[in-house]
Amino acid sequence: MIGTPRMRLSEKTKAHRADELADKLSTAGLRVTQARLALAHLLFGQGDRHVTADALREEALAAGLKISQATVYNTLNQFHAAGLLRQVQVDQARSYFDTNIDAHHHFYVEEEARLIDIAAQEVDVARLPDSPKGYDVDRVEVIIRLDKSPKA
Amino acid sequence: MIGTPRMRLSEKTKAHRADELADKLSTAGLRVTQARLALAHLLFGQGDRHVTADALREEALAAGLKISQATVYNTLNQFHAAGLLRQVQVDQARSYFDTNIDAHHHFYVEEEARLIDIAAQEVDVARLPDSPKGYDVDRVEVIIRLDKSPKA
DNA sequence: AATTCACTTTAGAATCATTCTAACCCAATT
DNA sequence: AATTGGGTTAGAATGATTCTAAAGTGAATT
Repeated sequence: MIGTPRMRLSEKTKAHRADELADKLSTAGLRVTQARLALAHLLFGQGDRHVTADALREEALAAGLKISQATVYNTLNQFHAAGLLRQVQVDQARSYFDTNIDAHHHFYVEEEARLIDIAAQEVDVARLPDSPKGYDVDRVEVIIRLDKSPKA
Repeated sequence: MIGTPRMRLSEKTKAHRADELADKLSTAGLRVTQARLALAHLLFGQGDRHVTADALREEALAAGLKISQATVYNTLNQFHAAGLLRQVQVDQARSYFDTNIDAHHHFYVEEEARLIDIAAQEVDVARLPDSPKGYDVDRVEVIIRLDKSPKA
Protein backbone atom coordinates (compact mmCIF):
# COMPACT_ATOMS: atom_id res chain seq x y z
CA MET A 1 0.00 0.00 0.00
CA ILE A 2 0.86 3.60 -0.27
CA GLY A 3 1.09 6.15 2.46
CA THR A 4 -1.21 9.10 2.96
CA PRO A 5 -2.38 10.38 -0.38
CA ARG A 6 -1.78 14.04 -0.97
CA MET A 7 -5.01 15.85 -1.63
CA ARG A 8 -3.61 18.81 -3.45
CA LEU A 9 -6.08 19.56 -6.15
CA SER A 10 -5.39 22.74 -8.01
CA GLU A 11 -1.78 23.11 -7.36
CA LYS A 12 1.21 22.92 -9.56
CA THR A 13 2.62 19.94 -7.83
CA LYS A 14 5.74 18.63 -9.42
CA ALA A 15 4.29 15.18 -9.37
CA HIS A 16 6.77 12.84 -10.89
CA ARG A 17 6.49 9.72 -8.83
CA ALA A 18 4.22 7.20 -10.47
CA ASP A 19 1.98 6.86 -7.44
CA GLU A 20 1.49 10.61 -7.25
CA LEU A 21 0.43 10.72 -10.84
CA ALA A 22 -1.86 7.75 -10.38
CA ASP A 23 -3.38 9.50 -7.42
CA LYS A 24 -3.85 12.64 -9.45
CA LEU A 25 -5.71 10.68 -12.10
CA SER A 26 -7.99 8.73 -9.82
CA THR A 27 -8.73 11.81 -7.74
CA ALA A 28 -9.84 13.43 -10.96
CA GLY A 29 -12.15 10.50 -11.59
CA LEU A 30 -10.09 8.96 -14.35
CA ARG A 31 -9.16 5.34 -14.47
CA VAL A 32 -5.44 4.84 -14.17
CA THR A 33 -4.23 3.36 -17.43
CA GLN A 34 -0.79 3.07 -18.92
CA ALA A 35 -1.45 5.62 -21.63
CA ARG A 36 -2.77 8.17 -19.17
CA LEU A 37 0.05 7.61 -16.75
CA ALA A 38 2.64 7.98 -19.45
CA LEU A 39 1.14 11.17 -20.82
CA ALA A 40 0.61 12.53 -17.32
CA HIS A 41 4.25 11.91 -16.68
CA LEU A 42 5.22 13.95 -19.71
CA LEU A 43 2.75 16.67 -18.92
CA PHE A 44 3.08 17.01 -15.19
CA GLY A 45 6.53 15.61 -14.58
CA GLN A 46 8.21 18.91 -15.30
CA GLY A 47 7.16 22.43 -14.40
CA ASP A 48 4.31 24.28 -16.07
CA ARG A 49 4.02 23.65 -19.76
CA HIS A 50 2.04 24.61 -22.81
CA VAL A 51 1.62 21.79 -25.29
CA THR A 52 -0.17 21.18 -28.52
CA ALA A 53 -1.58 17.74 -29.22
CA ASP A 54 0.95 17.18 -31.94
CA ALA A 55 3.91 18.30 -29.85
CA LEU A 56 2.87 15.92 -27.10
CA ARG A 57 2.51 13.12 -29.62
CA GLU A 58 6.05 13.74 -30.86
CA GLU A 59 7.37 13.84 -27.37
CA ALA A 60 5.68 10.58 -26.50
CA LEU A 61 7.09 8.89 -29.56
CA ALA A 62 10.53 10.30 -28.88
CA ALA A 63 10.26 8.85 -25.40
CA GLY A 64 9.65 5.46 -26.95
CA LEU A 65 5.97 5.28 -26.07
CA LYS A 66 3.60 3.53 -28.40
CA ILE A 67 0.66 5.89 -28.37
CA SER A 68 -1.77 6.73 -31.11
CA GLN A 69 -2.75 10.20 -32.12
CA ALA A 70 -6.34 9.49 -31.12
CA THR A 71 -5.26 8.60 -27.61
CA VAL A 72 -3.29 11.80 -27.29
CA TYR A 73 -6.34 13.80 -28.29
CA ASN A 74 -8.66 11.75 -26.10
CA THR A 75 -6.38 12.07 -23.14
CA LEU A 76 -5.86 15.80 -23.51
CA ASN A 77 -9.60 16.30 -23.76
CA GLN A 78 -10.27 14.08 -20.76
CA PHE A 79 -7.63 15.81 -18.68
CA HIS A 80 -9.13 19.10 -19.68
CA ALA A 81 -12.67 17.98 -18.84
CA ALA A 82 -11.39 16.68 -15.51
CA GLY A 83 -9.83 20.02 -14.72
CA LEU A 84 -6.23 18.86 -14.90
CA LEU A 85 -5.47 21.02 -17.91
CA ARG A 86 -6.60 24.32 -19.22
CA GLN A 87 -7.15 24.95 -22.88
CA VAL A 88 -5.74 28.16 -24.28
CA GLN A 89 -7.04 29.73 -27.43
CA VAL A 90 -4.64 32.13 -29.05
CA ASP A 91 -3.99 30.75 -32.48
CA GLN A 92 -6.54 29.72 -35.04
CA ALA A 93 -4.39 26.85 -36.20
CA ARG A 94 -4.20 24.78 -33.05
CA SER A 95 -5.13 24.45 -29.38
CA TYR A 96 -2.70 24.75 -26.54
CA PHE A 97 -3.08 22.88 -23.30
CA ASP A 98 -1.67 24.50 -20.21
CA THR A 99 -0.67 22.45 -17.18
CA ASN A 100 -1.05 25.53 -15.03
CA ILE A 101 -4.70 25.55 -14.03
CA ASP A 102 -4.50 28.35 -11.51
CA ALA A 103 -5.89 31.72 -12.54
CA HIS A 104 -3.23 33.41 -14.61
CA HIS A 105 -2.68 35.12 -17.94
CA HIS A 106 -0.49 34.84 -21.01
CA PHE A 107 1.93 36.53 -23.29
CA TYR A 108 1.71 35.13 -26.78
CA VAL A 109 4.39 35.49 -29.42
CA GLU A 110 2.62 34.75 -32.64
CA GLU A 111 5.79 34.66 -34.73
CA GLU A 112 7.10 31.85 -32.59
CA ALA A 113 3.80 30.22 -31.65
CA ARG A 114 4.97 30.53 -28.08
CA LEU A 115 2.98 31.06 -24.88
CA ILE A 116 4.43 32.50 -21.70
CA ASP A 117 2.62 32.44 -18.38
CA ILE A 118 1.87 35.60 -16.45
CA ALA A 119 1.06 35.10 -12.79
CA ALA A 120 -2.35 36.40 -11.80
CA GLN A 121 -0.91 38.95 -9.42
CA GLU A 122 1.20 40.54 -12.13
CA VAL A 123 -1.89 41.85 -13.85
CA ASP A 124 -4.35 44.14 -12.19
CA VAL A 125 -7.71 44.29 -13.87
CA ALA A 126 -9.17 47.06 -11.79
CA ARG A 127 -12.53 47.41 -13.37
CA LEU A 128 -14.76 45.15 -15.41
CA PRO A 129 -18.14 45.82 -16.97
CA ASP A 130 -21.26 44.12 -15.65
CA SER A 131 -22.08 40.92 -17.42
CA PRO A 132 -25.14 40.93 -19.65
CA LYS A 133 -28.27 39.87 -17.77
CA GLY A 134 -28.59 36.13 -17.52
CA TYR A 135 -24.87 35.47 -17.76
CA ASP A 136 -22.13 34.96 -15.21
CA VAL A 137 -18.41 35.39 -15.55
CA ASP A 138 -16.69 32.08 -15.98
CA ARG A 139 -13.18 33.40 -16.39
CA VAL A 140 -11.29 36.54 -17.29
CA GLU A 141 -8.42 36.03 -19.67
CA VAL A 142 -5.80 38.61 -20.44
CA ILE A 143 -3.67 37.91 -23.47
CA ILE A 144 -0.77 40.18 -24.25
CA ARG A 145 0.29 39.69 -27.83
CA LEU A 146 3.95 40.36 -28.41
CA ASP A 147 6.09 41.18 -31.40
CA LYS A 148 9.82 40.88 -31.63
CA SER A 149 11.38 44.27 -31.04
CA PRO A 150 12.89 45.84 -34.13
CA LYS A 151 16.66 45.68 -34.00
CA ALA A 152 18.29 48.80 -32.64
CA MET B 1 -25.47 45.25 -61.82
CA ILE B 2 -23.51 47.93 -60.09
CA GLY B 3 -23.56 51.29 -61.77
CA THR B 4 -20.47 53.12 -60.69
CA PRO B 5 -20.78 56.75 -59.72
CA ARG B 6 -17.36 58.38 -59.84
CA MET B 7 -17.59 60.39 -56.68
CA ARG B 8 -14.57 60.09 -54.49
CA LEU B 9 -15.21 61.53 -51.07
CA SER B 10 -12.82 61.10 -48.20
CA GLU B 11 -15.12 59.92 -45.49
CA LYS B 12 -14.40 57.29 -42.92
CA THR B 13 -17.56 57.07 -40.91
CA LYS B 14 -20.27 54.41 -40.97
CA ALA B 15 -19.80 53.96 -44.66
CA HIS B 16 -22.85 52.53 -46.34
CA ARG B 17 -23.03 54.40 -49.60
CA ALA B 18 -21.31 52.55 -52.40
CA ASP B 19 -18.84 55.34 -53.08
CA GLU B 20 -17.91 55.52 -49.41
CA LEU B 21 -17.19 51.81 -49.36
CA ALA B 22 -15.18 52.09 -52.55
CA ASP B 23 -13.20 54.85 -50.97
CA LYS B 24 -12.62 52.76 -47.89
CA LEU B 25 -11.24 49.98 -50.04
CA SER B 26 -8.95 52.07 -52.16
CA THR B 27 -7.72 54.02 -49.16
CA ALA B 28 -6.78 50.67 -47.69
CA GLY B 29 -4.83 49.88 -50.84
CA LEU B 30 -7.29 47.37 -52.19
CA ARG B 31 -8.59 47.40 -55.70
CA VAL B 32 -12.30 48.08 -55.83
CA THR B 33 -13.98 45.01 -57.21
CA GLN B 34 -17.57 43.85 -57.19
CA ALA B 35 -16.92 41.04 -54.76
CA ARG B 36 -15.11 43.29 -52.31
CA LEU B 37 -17.71 46.01 -52.55
CA ALA B 38 -20.52 43.57 -51.97
CA LEU B 39 -18.85 41.96 -48.95
CA ALA B 40 -17.82 45.37 -47.61
CA HIS B 41 -21.45 46.39 -47.86
CA LEU B 42 -22.51 43.40 -45.78
CA LEU B 43 -19.71 43.88 -43.29
CA PHE B 44 -19.63 47.63 -42.85
CA GLY B 45 -23.12 48.61 -43.91
CA GLN B 46 -24.53 47.97 -40.48
CA GLY B 47 -23.07 48.68 -37.06
CA ASP B 48 -20.22 46.70 -35.52
CA ARG B 49 -20.38 43.01 -36.24
CA HIS B 50 -18.63 39.74 -35.52
CA VAL B 51 -18.73 37.31 -38.41
CA THR B 52 -17.32 33.94 -39.25
CA ALA B 53 -16.35 33.19 -42.82
CA ASP B 54 -19.17 30.74 -43.15
CA ALA B 55 -21.78 33.08 -41.71
CA LEU B 56 -20.72 35.77 -44.14
CA ARG B 57 -20.89 33.30 -47.00
CA GLU B 58 -24.45 32.39 -46.05
CA GLU B 59 -25.41 36.00 -45.76
CA ALA B 60 -23.96 36.77 -49.16
CA LEU B 61 -25.82 33.89 -50.76
CA ALA B 62 -29.03 34.88 -48.99
CA ALA B 63 -28.57 38.36 -50.43
CA GLY B 64 -28.45 36.84 -53.88
CA LEU B 65 -24.75 37.37 -54.42
CA LYS B 66 -22.80 34.89 -56.44
CA ILE B 67 -19.65 34.56 -54.38
CA SER B 68 -17.40 31.59 -53.85
CA GLN B 69 -16.20 30.38 -50.50
CA ALA B 70 -12.62 31.06 -51.54
CA THR B 71 -13.42 34.67 -52.26
CA VAL B 72 -15.05 35.10 -48.88
CA TYR B 73 -11.91 33.76 -47.21
CA ASN B 74 -9.60 35.75 -49.45
CA THR B 75 -11.53 38.92 -48.85
CA LEU B 76 -11.72 38.51 -45.10
CA ASN B 77 -7.99 37.88 -44.98
CA GLN B 78 -7.24 40.84 -47.22
CA PHE B 79 -9.50 43.14 -45.20
CA HIS B 80 -7.78 41.92 -42.08
CA ALA B 81 -4.31 42.44 -43.54
CA ALA B 82 -5.38 45.91 -44.66
CA GLY B 83 -6.50 46.76 -41.15
CA LEU B 84 -10.20 46.96 -41.96
CA LEU B 85 -11.05 43.99 -39.79
CA ARG B 86 -9.73 42.50 -36.62
CA GLN B 87 -9.49 38.78 -36.12
CA VAL B 88 -10.72 37.43 -32.81
CA GLN B 89 -9.55 34.14 -31.45
CA VAL B 90 -11.87 32.68 -28.85
CA ASP B 91 -12.99 29.36 -30.22
CA GLN B 92 -10.84 26.58 -31.53
CA ALA B 93 -13.37 25.72 -34.18
CA ARG B 94 -13.46 28.96 -36.15
CA SER B 95 -12.18 32.49 -36.51
CA TYR B 96 -14.26 35.56 -35.92
CA PHE B 97 -13.75 38.82 -37.77
CA ASP B 98 -14.69 41.99 -35.96
CA THR B 99 -15.59 45.14 -37.86
CA ASN B 100 -14.70 47.17 -34.80
CA ILE B 101 -10.99 47.81 -35.15
CA ASP B 102 -10.67 50.25 -32.28
CA ALA B 103 -9.07 49.01 -29.08
CA HIS B 104 -11.75 47.14 -27.17
CA HIS B 105 -12.45 43.85 -25.48
CA HIS B 106 -14.95 41.01 -25.59
CA PHE B 107 -17.39 38.93 -23.72
CA TYR B 108 -17.64 35.45 -25.17
CA VAL B 109 -20.54 33.08 -24.59
CA GLU B 110 -19.18 29.73 -25.57
CA GLU B 111 -22.52 27.96 -25.36
CA GLU B 112 -23.89 30.31 -27.99
CA ALA B 113 -20.68 30.95 -29.91
CA ARG B 114 -21.46 34.63 -29.45
CA LEU B 115 -19.11 37.58 -29.07
CA ILE B 116 -20.11 40.85 -27.44
CA ASP B 117 -17.99 43.99 -27.62
CA ILE B 118 -16.76 45.75 -24.52
CA ALA B 119 -15.65 49.34 -25.05
CA ALA B 120 -12.04 49.95 -24.06
CA GLN B 121 -13.00 52.40 -21.34
CA GLU B 122 -15.19 49.84 -19.59
CA VAL B 123 -12.17 47.80 -18.64
CA ASP B 124 -9.32 49.14 -16.60
CA VAL B 125 -6.17 47.14 -16.81
CA ALA B 126 -4.23 48.99 -14.17
CA ARG B 127 -1.02 47.06 -14.20
CA LEU B 128 0.76 44.87 -16.69
CA PRO B 129 4.01 42.98 -16.37
CA ASP B 130 7.05 44.03 -18.36
CA SER B 131 7.38 42.26 -21.66
CA PRO B 132 10.19 39.77 -21.98
CA LYS B 133 13.37 41.36 -23.30
CA GLY B 134 13.38 41.68 -27.04
CA TYR B 135 9.61 41.81 -27.35
CA ASP B 136 7.09 44.63 -27.55
CA VAL B 137 3.42 44.66 -26.76
CA ASP B 138 1.36 44.49 -29.88
CA ARG B 139 -2.05 44.39 -28.23
CA VAL B 140 -3.68 43.58 -24.93
CA GLU B 141 -6.82 41.52 -25.18
CA VAL B 142 -9.24 40.95 -22.38
CA ILE B 143 -11.72 38.15 -22.90
CA ILE B 144 -14.46 37.61 -20.37
CA ARG B 145 -15.90 34.15 -20.81
CA LEU B 146 -19.53 33.92 -19.79
CA ASP B 147 -21.85 31.12 -18.82
CA LYS B 148 -25.60 31.27 -18.76
CA SER B 149 -26.79 31.90 -15.22
CA PRO B 150 -28.47 28.93 -13.59
CA LYS B 151 -32.22 29.42 -13.46
CA ALA B 152 -33.48 30.88 -10.20
C1' DA C 1 -6.06 -17.81 -12.48
C1' DA C 2 -10.06 -17.32 -15.42
C1' DT C 3 -14.27 -14.67 -16.59
C1' DT C 4 -16.64 -10.71 -17.24
C1' DC C 5 -17.73 -6.12 -18.44
C1' DA C 6 -17.17 -1.55 -18.90
C1' DC C 7 -14.01 1.54 -20.17
C1' DT C 8 -9.67 2.38 -23.29
C1' DT C 9 -6.95 2.42 -27.09
C1' DT C 10 -6.32 2.08 -31.86
C1' DA C 11 -5.92 2.64 -37.05
C1' DG C 12 -7.98 4.61 -40.28
C1' DA C 13 -11.87 7.03 -42.07
C1' DA C 14 -14.50 11.18 -41.65
C1' DT C 15 -15.20 16.06 -40.77
C1' DC C 16 -14.56 20.78 -40.90
C1' DA C 17 -12.35 25.12 -41.40
C1' DT C 18 -9.13 27.01 -44.13
C1' DT C 19 -5.69 27.29 -47.89
C1' DC C 20 -3.95 26.17 -52.37
C1' DT C 21 -3.99 25.45 -57.48
C1' DA C 22 -4.48 26.56 -61.95
C1' DA C 23 -7.69 28.39 -65.03
C1' DC C 24 -10.61 31.94 -66.10
C1' DC C 25 -12.25 36.91 -65.40
C1' DC C 26 -12.17 41.77 -65.00
C1' DA C 27 -10.30 46.56 -63.58
C1' DA C 28 -7.00 49.70 -64.89
C1' DT C 29 -3.88 51.27 -68.35
C1' DT C 30 -2.11 51.82 -72.95
C1' DA D 1 -9.76 47.41 -78.20
C1' DA D 2 -5.77 45.18 -76.48
C1' DT D 3 -2.77 44.27 -72.73
C1' DT D 4 -1.67 43.17 -68.22
C1' DG D 5 -1.68 41.90 -63.64
C1' DG D 6 -4.39 41.27 -59.93
C1' DG D 7 -9.06 38.98 -58.63
C1' DT D 8 -12.24 35.19 -58.56
C1' DT D 9 -13.39 30.49 -58.94
C1' DA D 10 -14.29 25.36 -58.41
C1' DG D 11 -12.39 21.89 -56.72
C1' DA D 12 -8.48 19.66 -54.72
C1' DA D 13 -5.41 19.71 -50.84
C1' DT D 14 -4.15 20.38 -46.09
C1' DG D 15 -4.14 19.99 -41.26
C1' DA D 16 -6.16 19.74 -36.88
C1' DT D 17 -9.48 17.30 -34.62
C1' DT D 18 -13.20 13.89 -34.08
C1' DC D 19 -15.47 9.63 -35.09
C1' DT D 20 -15.99 4.54 -35.83
C1' DA D 21 -15.96 -0.03 -34.73
C1' DA D 22 -12.81 -3.40 -33.49
C1' DA D 23 -9.45 -5.16 -30.42
C1' DG D 24 -7.20 -4.48 -25.77
C1' DT D 25 -7.03 -3.83 -20.72
C1' DG D 26 -8.16 -2.64 -15.75
C1' DA D 27 -10.90 -3.84 -11.89
C1' DA D 28 -14.08 -6.64 -9.92
C1' DT D 29 -15.87 -11.25 -9.51
C1' DT D 30 -15.85 -16.14 -9.81
